Amino acid sequence: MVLLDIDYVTDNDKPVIRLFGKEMKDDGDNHIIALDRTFKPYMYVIPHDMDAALKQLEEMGLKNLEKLRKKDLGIDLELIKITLKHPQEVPKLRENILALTMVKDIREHDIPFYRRYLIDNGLFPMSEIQMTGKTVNFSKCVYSGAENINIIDLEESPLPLESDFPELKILSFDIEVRNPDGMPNPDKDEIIMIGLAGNFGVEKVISTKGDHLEYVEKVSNEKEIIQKFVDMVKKYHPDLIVGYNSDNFDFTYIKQRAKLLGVKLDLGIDGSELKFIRRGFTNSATMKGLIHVDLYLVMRRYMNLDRYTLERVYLELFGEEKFDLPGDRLWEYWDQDGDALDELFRYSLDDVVATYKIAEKILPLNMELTRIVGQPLFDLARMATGQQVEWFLMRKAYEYGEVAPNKPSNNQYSERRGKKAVGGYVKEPETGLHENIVQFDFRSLYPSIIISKNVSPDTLIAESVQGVIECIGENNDENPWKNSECHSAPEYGYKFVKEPKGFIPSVIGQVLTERSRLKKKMNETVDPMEKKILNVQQEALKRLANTMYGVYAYSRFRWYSIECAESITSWGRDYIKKTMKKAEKFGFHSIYADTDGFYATYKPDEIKDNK
DNA sequence: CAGAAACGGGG
DNA sequence: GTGTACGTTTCTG
Repeated sequence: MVLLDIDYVTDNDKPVIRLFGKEMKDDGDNHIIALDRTFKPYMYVIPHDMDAALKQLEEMGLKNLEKLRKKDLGIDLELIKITLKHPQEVPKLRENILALTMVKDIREHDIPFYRRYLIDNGLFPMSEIQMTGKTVNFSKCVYSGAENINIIDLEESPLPLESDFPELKILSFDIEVRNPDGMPNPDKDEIIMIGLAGNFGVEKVISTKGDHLEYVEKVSNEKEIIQKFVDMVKKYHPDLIVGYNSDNFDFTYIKQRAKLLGVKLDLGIDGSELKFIRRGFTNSATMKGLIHVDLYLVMRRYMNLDRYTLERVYLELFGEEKFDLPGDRLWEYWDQDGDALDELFRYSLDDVVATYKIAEKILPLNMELTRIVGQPLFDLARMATGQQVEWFLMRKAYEYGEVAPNKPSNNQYSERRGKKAVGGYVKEPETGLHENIVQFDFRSLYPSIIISKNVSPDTLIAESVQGVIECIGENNDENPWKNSECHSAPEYGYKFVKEPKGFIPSVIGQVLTERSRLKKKMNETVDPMEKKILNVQQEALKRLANTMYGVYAYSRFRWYSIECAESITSWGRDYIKKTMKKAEKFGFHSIYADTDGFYATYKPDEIKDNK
């Protein structure tokens, strides 16, 4: 089946991973919930002294202790893996464990259980997985409410399979409210319309008016609008539901009105209700087995605009204006009936169709990122790009046998926030009209620097941060690096060993190699659909590689290193300036430069060697 | 002037 | 829930 989403529930005090997926059949989709009871939560302990630490942990009553070898930023390390019975024991016990005198540090104690499961089993959402297990009798199952769902009790964890991009059923929705007094107030302002649009032939507006329009589904009151919405979502059974600012507005509003009117929002595949989970200071709307993507959050990351209204984003993506009405006067259109009401219906349909079109355009990239990063689409669509890179690296760390660094403490975080790495070299443009212009730029300058200079926290020579040290050359016995070859960053003098290859340079290397392979394949492919998919895949890898340099200076990054960030930009400035100097020697005159490229003019008869 | 609070999107 | 945005602008004391 295609793995769409994942969570865990507790059954008899034991965690049960639930994998939500579907199998595509000719006569429709076959929905599946697979239960895995075999996976257990764990965390690592770095001991001061192995045997003494084991003794202290045993005295705490901990039983499943295991000695383990891992690497910590490239250095061999012996640590203790503590396996627990329930994920919630980890936050409960970790403070006490850290307080033990023989415990130096704790690691990987803050990884959500389902994410750990995906990483450890090598599973990727939006990809095929192979399962062995038996379908259990529904009546015996503790998860009530679901119908037409196959529940499989797994005998062992599933295996990942190579697979193509899955075809998903996508439904977009949008609500309209009658708000005569400023912003909508869910205590008094009723929902008057809910628009729906999808890739399975649906374009509808549910309302209490407008049955002369063919796309309107008329019901008799607001309660029935919401009930109809719930019924339709269940009937269509989309894999994905998308909205615009739907975390904050549409779902929040529907939830409050539904509560007031007594409608059950049991949109979960297992019969559970729409629920809001806290993410920082804001909430996200979530349903079991139905992936909700709020496109507003996605678009804010994807494009750089002054505003991110639906109208603005739509114009930017499609180059055409969306039919728009003034938000504070929608209630007048509703009350007036006649032509004005028809305009409001048109506006409602236009909004939901625009939302759908944005989804169609932008989801393929996010689906690819989901398949690369390996975390659920719901999470990925709400992650900062730095977080996406981090979870990608968490998986790579597991594969490489590296134990992940901890997240920064509050103190470390505020300390990091005060620091800012100097950026790329910028030469302000010379004003005027120029002719005979040549342009030069480096292809993926920063990723190339990371790889060629081996810039990584695990290759950085700590002594070079404190002061000047020599690698090969200064042969006094005190110098531990006297036999090492290293790269030395301009301006700062931070040094990076040439061997072995650092963790992050290796990963970026892999990403770029994979991207080249896909690009080559794309250019050889004739089939336009295949070409398009390969293009999205290589685009996703490019985005990932390009974000990787920036994350060294991202304050919440586990592999944060201001020294790495500064070294990368200093090499970048060095390269661009040297290249410009060289060009000037040949008679070019540079007129503008920014970070990884520059523009120059030339007088055709003065160029010394124009080969 | 520094630190707190508000803001974004939505109707 | 192995959890707790975010960066920027505006207000307030």
